[in-house]
Amino acid sequence: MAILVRKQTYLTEAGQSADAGSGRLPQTLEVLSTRIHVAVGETLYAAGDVADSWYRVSSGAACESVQTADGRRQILDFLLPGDLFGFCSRPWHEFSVNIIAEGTTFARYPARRSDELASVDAEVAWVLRQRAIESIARLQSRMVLLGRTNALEKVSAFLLEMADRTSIGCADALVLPMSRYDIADYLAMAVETVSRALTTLKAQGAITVSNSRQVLITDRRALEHRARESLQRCSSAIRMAADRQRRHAPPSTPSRQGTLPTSCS
Amino acid sequence: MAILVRKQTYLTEAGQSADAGSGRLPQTLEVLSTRIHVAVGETLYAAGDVADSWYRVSSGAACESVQTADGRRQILDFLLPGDLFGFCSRPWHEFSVNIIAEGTTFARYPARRSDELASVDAEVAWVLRQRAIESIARLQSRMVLLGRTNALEKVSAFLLEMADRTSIGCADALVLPMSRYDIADYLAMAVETVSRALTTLKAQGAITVSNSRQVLITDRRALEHRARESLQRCSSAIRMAADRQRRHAPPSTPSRQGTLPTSCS
DNA sequence: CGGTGAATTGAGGTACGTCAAATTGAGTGG
DNA sequence: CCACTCAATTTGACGTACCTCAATTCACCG
Repeated sequence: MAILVRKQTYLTEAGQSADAGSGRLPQTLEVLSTRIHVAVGETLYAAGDVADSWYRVSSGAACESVQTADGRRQILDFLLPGDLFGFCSRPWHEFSVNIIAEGTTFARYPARRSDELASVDAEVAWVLRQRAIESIARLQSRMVLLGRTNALEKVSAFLLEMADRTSIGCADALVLPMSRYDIADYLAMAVETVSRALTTLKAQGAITVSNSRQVLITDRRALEHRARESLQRCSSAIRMAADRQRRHAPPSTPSRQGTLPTSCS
Repeated sequence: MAILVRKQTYLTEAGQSADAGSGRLPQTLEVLSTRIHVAVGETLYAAGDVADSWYRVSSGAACESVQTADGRRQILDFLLPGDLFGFCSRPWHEFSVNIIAEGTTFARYPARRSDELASVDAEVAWVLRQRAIESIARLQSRMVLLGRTNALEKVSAFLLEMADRTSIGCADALVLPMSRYDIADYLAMAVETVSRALTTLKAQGAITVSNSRQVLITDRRALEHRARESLQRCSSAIRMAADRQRRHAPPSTPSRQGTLPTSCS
């Protein structure tokens, strides 16, 4: 039915040339960059390291993470080809970047010189600003995900996100570059729960798992249904009414809470 | 002991002139701005509204939030005097902004004209970029908070954050502009759980609550101890070792997990 | 074909959510 | 100044989704 991608398919920027928003950087900035290759399991930089550069993923996959005192890890973001990262408001990095896929390479941009360039080249400044704003939007969406959804919704949303970001040709066949542990730490849940959620989705016919790294989305509608944080997009007036409703009578009329939102598509 | 602030103390930018990072914007940008006043309970804008401006909080307090389909709400951020917000990568807002304190006013910056200014004025461009980067750092920290901490840690971290951001003179006496419901939706937990956590902290002598909106931090050390997501700040080498340790033998040596982190200050 | 780590499955515990009731406290009107 | 109201907050009792611990199973590799 769908084209199954070979296991060792490399993720490269060429693979996702389709998306315009996160496309290439201006040539004036590119010329400042240098290539870096880091092996799987190594870290590009660790929390506390001096932050004197930004980076862009050229190929492969990495993740930005922190470790809490009690040994738990939170993955803040998966870094896939095209992603720009490493900005810091302080002179050191707050988080670590670990490589999770074979053949991961980065372009490194010296922060000082790039910043100077941005102060001269308005296009560069604009692109950087846009990228930052996109990051904020993505982070905010993930915040809703972490806070207000259950296991099944998290995993569904995760699969859809990855399908979006790594799509090689067919957007429904995806090769996950990360382990279950990584997924768990990304979604802030236990590995076992991730596994169980995948099993459930499999049982419901929403996905097919061949290789544990190869997932085929067989019923995108079902996933979207589960994942939809279904953010309300209502006019101000109606939103306000809904807010008041909720604020003033939080648990008294649960049925109305369910019907109100649908009334303002 | 500590100066108790009157209940109706207004939060203004003057109150937090101390922090340099989020200080005033360049004058060239300021002149583009217009004043806006919005009443408590109203929304500045709602999700889906056209995004043609940015905003800065001049006084008062607001929050950025979304509502999920099942009626739950997630507050993405509290907006306090000095905060810049409303950037969008798309032409419409993804989230709503609701006013939560009396006398809340904003400065409104037309996006088009401000953007044009930034393309000419390097300082403006730089400041905006910096602000965006700071936002990212804050969001990432909160992500760890939402994902990897329990109720007590969340509330402790919240109190410390608010003490930081609203500090009027004494940094340990804080007046919360938001309700328990707001706090709950910010930390992604139930109101009841927030209340219980506060009660626990009160019982442990970490805080004193006079007015349910007025909190005095009596044992900052204790709060910090609870809140510390205690991000590991180790050198790359040690971080890597720790990662492997964890990855390859996740639950087998729990005692070593506890001791390892402390060995690399 | 055994060895090894990743992934899955199973069983049981718990922190937090939910529902319900009590308490506080700010307004409001007598 | 004191009852009364109504919402916000707190407290209590109980259920459950997810975490933890433990045991297989699976996939890959020499």
